[in-house]
Amino acid sequence: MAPAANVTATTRLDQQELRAWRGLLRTYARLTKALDAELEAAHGLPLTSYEVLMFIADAEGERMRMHDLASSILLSRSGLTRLVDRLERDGLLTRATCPSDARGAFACLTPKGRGILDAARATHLAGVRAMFLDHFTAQEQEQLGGFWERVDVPPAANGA
Amino acid sequence: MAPAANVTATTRLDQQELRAWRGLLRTYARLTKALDAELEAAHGLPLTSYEVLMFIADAEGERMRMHDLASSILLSRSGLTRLVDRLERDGLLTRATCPSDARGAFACLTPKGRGILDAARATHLAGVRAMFLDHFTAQEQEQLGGFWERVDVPPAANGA
DNA sequence: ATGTAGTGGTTGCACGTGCAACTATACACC
DNA sequence: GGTGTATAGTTGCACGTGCAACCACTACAT
Repeated sequence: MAPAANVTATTRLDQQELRAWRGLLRTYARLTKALDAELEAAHGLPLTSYEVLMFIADAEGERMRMHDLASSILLSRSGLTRLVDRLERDGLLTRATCPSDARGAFACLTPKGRGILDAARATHLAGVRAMFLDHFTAQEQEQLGGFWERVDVPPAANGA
Repeated sequence: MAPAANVTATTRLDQQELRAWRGLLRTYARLTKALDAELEAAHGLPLTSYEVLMFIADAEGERMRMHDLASSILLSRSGLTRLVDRLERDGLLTRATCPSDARGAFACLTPKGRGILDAARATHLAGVRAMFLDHFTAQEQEQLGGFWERVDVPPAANGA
């Protein structure tokens, strides 16, 4: 059990660890808040709603299953249900039953939803670039992508 | 109005931009959720509560003003009020009025709070290392820190 | 001293989210 | 065909958070 005198592993983060870690937290918090506010101000669309519309728009036939949608935007199923409720109420998408699986439901983009999304997408992408991507060279972006991939591996296959 | 044929700037993110950006979102979401669950399971302490205790513990006299605390953990003042309410109710910290400014309140760590924090800190730091920091070399951590610094500049001084 | 503006902190309220329980359908096995 | 288990999605409920309004106090002007 007792690790072989590896003291550092159980101690405070050193300066560089701290910068790498808290920087991530800080950056995420600031960016998402700013982008959300921007989107809300320009199109009355919260960031999560935007994400739903975007994933649907980029899917085959401009429609997606609830389950896939939930995992795409990292939201619980119940959370997605309410979110889709709101978007349906606002006429940005509709629900449709799945012919091959009567349990399932599709969320389908409406023309109105598409219109709003197209406008919002321009705003959002400009924001993402201005606040984040433009701070990096193409090579650095590539590198960042690699970093995330390393971290994102599920906690399996850690050994050899 | 019409921008000078700079098409890319208003178009979808390309592959590498996408990986750099969505990777950040994904990594943050997964990490904080996992770390929060871990902390809650091991010590019954949500991540935000942990952050409060940690900042206080590292401050002079193990106490901090509400305002500073709020901005440290990136929470609204009202949010912090309720959070401190909970921590006070659980006996992990107490409020004390500020002698030099009767408006202000200090949040002060209790011995119990210190005990829980010490235990939680070990868990949390191990988690942060295992899930994040250990995926990077010291040099890469340094580089990440630099990346965050670039992004974190407030939206001023953009020109020369 | 008195008034006025500004700051620190708390409260009322509404919103978005997750968990657990529930319904309805699909699929496997006998 | 009938039973049991898993999956898709929705609903009840409670929780954490932000915004705006509010109170208490400070700082500064007159």
